[in-house]
Amino acid sequence: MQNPSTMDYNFAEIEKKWQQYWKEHETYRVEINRAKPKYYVLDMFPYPSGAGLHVGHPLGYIASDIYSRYKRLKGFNVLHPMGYDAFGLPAEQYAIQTGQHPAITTDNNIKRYREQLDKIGFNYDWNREVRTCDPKYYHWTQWAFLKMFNHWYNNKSQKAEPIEGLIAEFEKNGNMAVDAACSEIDHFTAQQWKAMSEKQQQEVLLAYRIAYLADTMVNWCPALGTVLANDEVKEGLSVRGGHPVEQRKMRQWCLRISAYAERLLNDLETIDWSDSLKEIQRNWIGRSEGAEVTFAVEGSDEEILVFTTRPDTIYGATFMVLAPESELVDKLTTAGHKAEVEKYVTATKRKTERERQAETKKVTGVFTGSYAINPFTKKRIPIWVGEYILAGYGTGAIMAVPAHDSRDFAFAKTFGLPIVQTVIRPGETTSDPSTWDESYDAREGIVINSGIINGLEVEQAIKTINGNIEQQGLGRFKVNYRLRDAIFSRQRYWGEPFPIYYKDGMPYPIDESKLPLELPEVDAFLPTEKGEPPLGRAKGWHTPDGYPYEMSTMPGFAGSSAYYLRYMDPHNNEGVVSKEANEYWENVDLYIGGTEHATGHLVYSRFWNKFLYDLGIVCKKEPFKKLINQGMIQGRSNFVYRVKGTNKFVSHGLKDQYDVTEIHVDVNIVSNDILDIEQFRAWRPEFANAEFILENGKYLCGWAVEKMSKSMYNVVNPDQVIEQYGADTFRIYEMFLGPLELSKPWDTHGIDGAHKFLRRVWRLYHDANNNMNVSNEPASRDELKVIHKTIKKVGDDIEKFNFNTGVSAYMICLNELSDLKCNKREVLEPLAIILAPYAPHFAEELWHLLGNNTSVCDARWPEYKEEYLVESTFTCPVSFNGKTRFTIELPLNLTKEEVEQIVMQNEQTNRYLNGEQPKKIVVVPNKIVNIVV
RNA sequence: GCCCGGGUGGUGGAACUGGUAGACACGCAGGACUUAAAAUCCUGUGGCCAUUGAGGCUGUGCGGGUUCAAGUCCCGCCCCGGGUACCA
Repeated sequence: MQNPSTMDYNFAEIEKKWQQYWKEHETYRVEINRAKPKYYVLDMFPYPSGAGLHVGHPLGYIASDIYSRYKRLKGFNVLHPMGYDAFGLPAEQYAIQTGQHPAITTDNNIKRYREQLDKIGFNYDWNREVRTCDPKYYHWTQWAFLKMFNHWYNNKSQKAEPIEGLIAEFEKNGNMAVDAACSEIDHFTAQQWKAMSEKQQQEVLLAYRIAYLADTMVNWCPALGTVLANDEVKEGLSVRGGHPVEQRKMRQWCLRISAYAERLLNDLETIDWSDSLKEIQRNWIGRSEGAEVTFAVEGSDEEILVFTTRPDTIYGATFMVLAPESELVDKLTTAGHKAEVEKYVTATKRKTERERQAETKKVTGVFTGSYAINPFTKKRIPIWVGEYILAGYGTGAIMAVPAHDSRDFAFAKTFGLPIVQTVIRPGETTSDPSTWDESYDAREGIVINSGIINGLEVEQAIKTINGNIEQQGLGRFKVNYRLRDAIFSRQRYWGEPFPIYYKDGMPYPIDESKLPLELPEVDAFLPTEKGEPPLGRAKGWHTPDGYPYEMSTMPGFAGSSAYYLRYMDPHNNEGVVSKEANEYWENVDLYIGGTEHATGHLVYSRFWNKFLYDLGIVCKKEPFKKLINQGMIQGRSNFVYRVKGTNKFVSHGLKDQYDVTEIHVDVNIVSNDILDIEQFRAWRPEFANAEFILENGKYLCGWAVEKMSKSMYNVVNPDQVIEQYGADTFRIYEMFLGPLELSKPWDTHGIDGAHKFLRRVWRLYHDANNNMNVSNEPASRDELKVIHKTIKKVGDDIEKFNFNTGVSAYMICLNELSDLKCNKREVLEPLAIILAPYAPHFAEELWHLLGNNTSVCDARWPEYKEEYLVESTFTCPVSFNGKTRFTIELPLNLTKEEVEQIVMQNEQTNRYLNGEQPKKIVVVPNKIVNIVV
């Protein structure tokens, strides 16, 4: 469609003009200004993907832009910055495929993003831009890591403290009196500490550091010689190439985020986030109270330590289950069961943790041949291995109580293991558990078959048995968290290098003054032949005196964990943020971003902030005071189906005849669900020789509505939309689509309405020849009522983040002013101001046409006057048995009796009563009348 | 599987703490203007039945319940989306 409106509202010219003006006048530059209250509005910064900005990104950005502009009009000094989360896997993948350096790709992508962002007319202070891949920025990411390396978490003071203090304590008293969040470590005395070699001492300290090394499980792909993200693995095969993937142990950097579990949990109470998001975080942190209990193994010195939240059911523990990764599996498997157990363990290695948990319907497991002794019943109970037990949670082993745990119940049923009831539902009697269809998991009832705790209520029984467990020395009360330490190493190139070198196999920090440690050049972005990460290829990757640097790099969340601090003081080379800047801007007042970050970024950032708080670097305990989750603009994805183990792809209608893997395909090479085969072959090198099984000569793709994301290959860009309709229309349309928090699939239909709206507003200010035509006559009462009603509604809606109904309010305002043929300055001037947050270019143009010569951004939000809004009557619905039949106009503020009298005298009432007496009349003043017949 | 959201006309959605379901738009249909088209403006538009005296029934994913009154609250399901610890 050729733009039809160039004759009147010429958005292309207007938007270009004002974007230029804002740039020249540095309209959006912001500095510390103690004369005004501060307000910090932050967007989750984007990863600059090769696909460019898609229509989903700006949804939140537009909302925050509107909010920032509104706050500024209300007199706040608003910090509203933007930057780029620029390290990441896609740029590296692209580098592997093309040899193009990720820094170049990333830089190009950023340029593209910036152009796209600029076209939308955001009010960012670009002087404060940050990029996580910029050495000047990652200097402070590395710096924070060094601080974590050089601190330990003191459980007594509940904060991070310098490692020097810990060393001093070791020298004085050993570690006996230290209560730290730390890895497993034996007790030692001061003498023993002093007798240790440096290496041994470093090994001990490592167990205490907040950034520490530990063995963790990774997805290892032998064929690619690299570790894969869960995202890159599907059904045990690599998405790239379809090679087998197995679980393997690897020494990795970890952050002791679990030390902060309690604080992360408790401080949720202090922040203004949605209940659902807080709930997600609570579940993620997963605090549970229970007992750690040791079970002896028959004929062995080994013991099995389990964590249970239901120690009251211990008499019903009829078997034990070990995680397949547990070190005890090898030790406890008897010769006769070795082959079977090994086979089982190998098979589970092929599955990701998620797959293991998802497949709870298929119960699998294997007997080790060994028996443990239930410390209370003294019975020998078999020890099994089962993939539903995860090594990373609790102790990696459980006591199974099939009568009162549904997963244990399914396991027992499958393998014919005994089930003993130890709790009866309130008011019921015992029954034979072998006849049950499901276990009784609730923590409610009376304990039976349980020796010393018989007859007690569950909660009482837990207290009693815990006491007994501690008395007998079998274990102790324990608070357990599901939250695991963050694995912080990636065997990748495109990330922050660790400021660490190795001496005698032990990690040492490089000096803070040597930061940043810049990412070196490599000849290829692949692992080395030996299977080392890409940095293994870098020449001279060692300290000046020859000690090798760490070869892993940091993960994506490293750079995004504290970027909100850096915006406060982005050019500071002395520290991450100055005291002055931090004390003025404090923390983020409003943070807008997607829920998909609920358990990743939003947990890491809170942790990072708390750590810096402990060090006295930041003044607030929480980084983000208020958080709004924008819903996703969803995309419509397409799929192709690869026959497993081949490079052959089968059309959607025929896929059920084959064993296939579903793979996302770029929607831009699919039209009407038909795949462009040539473009597909060119899309990625591994598809160059792809073969196809077609139906009716075509390859039909499957489809689904999913989030719009680079990994789903379903991205739609805003550029064409802006080209055709302008940024202001785009902004209004995105807001008009629906509530900010909800997801909705992208559909360009309907944007005409938003565009037409702006054109019609334009015509309020202009005559038929497109000349400005605004009257200085005083406005009528009706006109004033319309504008004041709108000022109030739009303002309220912005404050409540109801941007969609805000747009409706403008449209209603327009319809009413059009009906009144209003062109009064008294109405149109405030209208221009209140439109400015949503349609800044449009409003700026009108504002200047009205004769103002400063930016509309510096205007004041108009005050609405209640006096114009007062209504004297109310249209009262009259309903019979809850069904509305008619309405009557009533004066406001009548008493119930008066209303009832008027309604009962109304002739329509008689018609519906049909001569009968009403049973009851409900009058809710100024709301409704309901007559029951 | 588990955790968190969501489900209202042909479509996006509105409905404040239970009180007129479908605001505002898109689309569609009819009309005005025009040589014609675009643009613009006007009228209608949940479904079914009835009809020019009008109206009636039904309707917010499904099945129950509470209430004078339920899209909204409670119980039990179904479907869709997000997260599930190396996508960001």
